[in-house]
Amino acid sequence: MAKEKRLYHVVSDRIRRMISDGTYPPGSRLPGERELAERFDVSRVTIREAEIALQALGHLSIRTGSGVYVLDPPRAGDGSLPFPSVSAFELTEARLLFESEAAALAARAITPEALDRLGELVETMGAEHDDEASQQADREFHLTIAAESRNAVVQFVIETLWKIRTELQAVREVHAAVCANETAADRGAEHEEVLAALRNRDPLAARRAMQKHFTRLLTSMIDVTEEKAVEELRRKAMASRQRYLNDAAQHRTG
Amino acid sequence: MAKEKRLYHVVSDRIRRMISDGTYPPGSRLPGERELAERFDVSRVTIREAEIALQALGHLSIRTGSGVYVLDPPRAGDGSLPFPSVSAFELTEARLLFESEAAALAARAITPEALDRLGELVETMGAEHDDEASQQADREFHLTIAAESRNAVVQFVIETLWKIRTELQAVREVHAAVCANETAADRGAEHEEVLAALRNRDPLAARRAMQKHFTRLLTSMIDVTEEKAVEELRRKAMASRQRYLNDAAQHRTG
DNA sequence: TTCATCAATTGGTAGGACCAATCAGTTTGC
DNA sequence: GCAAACTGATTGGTCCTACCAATTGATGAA
Repeated sequence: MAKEKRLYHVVSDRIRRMISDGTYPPGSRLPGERELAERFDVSRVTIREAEIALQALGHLSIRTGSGVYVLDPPRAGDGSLPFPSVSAFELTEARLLFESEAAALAARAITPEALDRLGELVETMGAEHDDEASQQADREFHLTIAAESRNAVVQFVIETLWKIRTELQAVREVHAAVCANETAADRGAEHEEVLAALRNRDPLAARRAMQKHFTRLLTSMIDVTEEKAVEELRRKAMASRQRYLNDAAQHRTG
Repeated sequence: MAKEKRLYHVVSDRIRRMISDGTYPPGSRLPGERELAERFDVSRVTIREAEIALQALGHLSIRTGSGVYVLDPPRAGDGSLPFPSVSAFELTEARLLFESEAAALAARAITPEALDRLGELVETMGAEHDDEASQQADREFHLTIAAESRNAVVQFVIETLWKIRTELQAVREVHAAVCANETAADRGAEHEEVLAALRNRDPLAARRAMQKHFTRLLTSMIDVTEEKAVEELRRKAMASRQRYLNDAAQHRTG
């Protein structure tokens, strides 16, 4: 026979078999770790190790305080994204930091063509109330600036952040809520401010304008989000906002 | 933040990151369960659970009596790195921007433990002339600060930049040349300046110190690089440097 | 009924103990 | 001198026991 398998592998196989033979069909809850341990005559640790392995493979769902549940057979091509699990807040905070710097970089050498294009995009965003077109324009606006930073790494990072934004369900939801809540005038004014700074080739102003844009986004999120973690979120957001207001003040008085 | 994750998930993520950022490359053996437990300040059980999950996913190979080994990244369709082809200069410029912001973030809530660790690392870098140990310490220094930003996206981005650094041959060469050229005193002083700012919980000073560190790196690159694209490189570097000197001046006078 | 409260259940983590496989260095036997 | 056998330190594997934390459902008050 095959080489000696570790005990937790054996247990893992037994559980898997009981799932596939219908003893524990998808959706059902299997016995508690303590009971399984006794039934298989192994320690609870071993049961846990087996279940955790099966969870990693997508066969089980372990819920603290509730129990362990059998999932539907995992779909073939899973394609796990390499992105970390993040909150909408973290993502926006990161964009605040990075895109502001990109704007400052872009101001140093942005081309007239890019400036024209940005102008068109701002108009589109102001005119269209169609979510689809407006969001598309918003995206191109930010990515154009990223490209004009003339730094492939900066551009790559910012594009990656946008990719994360579209791939993470939770993040999309929050953003949709925020967009519904904000006035087109606000967005428009902020984008125009960024554009104006770029036209003037003023890195500091460009950074400041972009920071302002994202800072408002962050604060909007506080109003929109109404989950359990609000306190924590609000605390972080306010701290972050305050930090940037202070920075901006120092810039201005400088 | 996302929902509370179980500890073994956190550990699992940390290990996965250390693998992907090059701390433990494929084929290498990672520290024993007992050592990892102590290092992460969790129990051995938790380490085991995390490693077993990663084994199930095909990232690790656990061999009884021998150790735990990192496997080649499981082929997930693409295989090729999504990294853009970049120059050492671009990469360092991006790090200047992003890591400075991360340092500012970290200053707001860095833990005493992290501060202690950073202190040790600075000492290691000062003492060791061994390239291996010193570089390792350098990386951990920067990645620790990234982690202390308490923003998973920021952390993810900076880790990605380090990954790019180790994976791109050309970048590595330039860095090696720069390292050979610089005095240990310079590096040490700069790192200590960053650390001091973090200890004082001073975001602005932290950002400034980190900018100073990377700005020197950028200028060093100019001296070292003597290739065809020097003119362009020099022009960009000088512009970038000037920009940050101006910024710093404005900060100070603010 | 509705909602706050509490206690039992269930998973999560810690720490200590001991077993079993492995491996490097040493000793032994030829 | 060299290979086989031994030895001990190291590392993963398993168990136990105790306690923490999230969940759930029963209980009782409004």
